[in-house]
Amino acid sequence: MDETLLDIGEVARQSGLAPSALRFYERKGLIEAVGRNGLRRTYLPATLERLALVTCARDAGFTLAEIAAFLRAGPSDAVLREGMAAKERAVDERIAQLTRLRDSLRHAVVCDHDPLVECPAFKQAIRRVSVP
Amino acid sequence: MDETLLDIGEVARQSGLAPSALRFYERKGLIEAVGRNGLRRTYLPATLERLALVTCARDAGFTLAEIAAFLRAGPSDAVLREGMAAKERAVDERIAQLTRLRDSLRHAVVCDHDPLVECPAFKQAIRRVSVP
DNA sequence: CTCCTACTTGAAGCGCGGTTCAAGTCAAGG
DNA sequence: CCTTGACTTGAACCGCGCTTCAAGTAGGAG
Repeated sequence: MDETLLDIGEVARQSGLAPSALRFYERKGLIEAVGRNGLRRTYLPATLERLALVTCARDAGFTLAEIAAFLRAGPSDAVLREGMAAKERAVDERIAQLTRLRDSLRHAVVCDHDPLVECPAFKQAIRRVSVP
Repeated sequence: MDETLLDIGEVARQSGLAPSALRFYERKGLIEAVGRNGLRRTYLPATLERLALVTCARDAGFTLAEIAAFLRAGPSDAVLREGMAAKERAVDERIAQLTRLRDSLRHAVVCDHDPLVECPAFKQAIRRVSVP
């Protein structure tokens, strides 16, 4: 066996993901095992990088299906870059929305109104969050 | 019947939420009907404001359970404001994370590397997203 | 050789945030 | 009166992102 191959337990430990999650990702087409050691899946070390990418994208709110599509976009980078540009715009919008929300919360924390829900500034701020 | 009361269909139309969602929210303790017109729930107009608040918080990534807890915190504003301050910090962190992600995507779109996944700057950027 | 351990599988289950369904009920209109 | 149409209910179902379970199996230790 190639010494550089990692079995599923090793990948689980190093990636911080559960083995069940790794198998789940495989079913979803996010990663692939290169072979087996007995029944145990073995992975290329590069899989760890791929998992970092997956985790990052997932944390960012991408669905696993979206991520799989990205990864499958394959070496034809044009599609990939186009998708990424679209996602950049989406993330930008999300940041703007969360920023408005944070500003509303910031006001809420220092606002004198009681009950807070009746504060005109708060009400207006809340409305701005979803409808900029 | 008080002319100012709205029945569920009216609230659904004005809030943009499905009647099923309104009933679901009621089970979760997010809203309350003040009475019935026949079988139809009737709501105070203030319910629309409350729903705007709920929608906003939900869009911001709060769970319905969290929102319900917030709303139940009741007139004792101290708890509410404390919770909001905590959420402001959480939202701020999320904004920072998304900002790092957007920067990675921004680089990815203009990066010359092929395959992109091998670009050192991209790899480093990806790592920074989840582990600032 | 046997035994232990760490994996393997498919299937079922969970929490979230709802929607959809079948069957029933009410108010208003003709 | 009876019909129509918008609601009512509880229960089932959905997609997501997994975890958990029971039953089975391979590799290595003794």
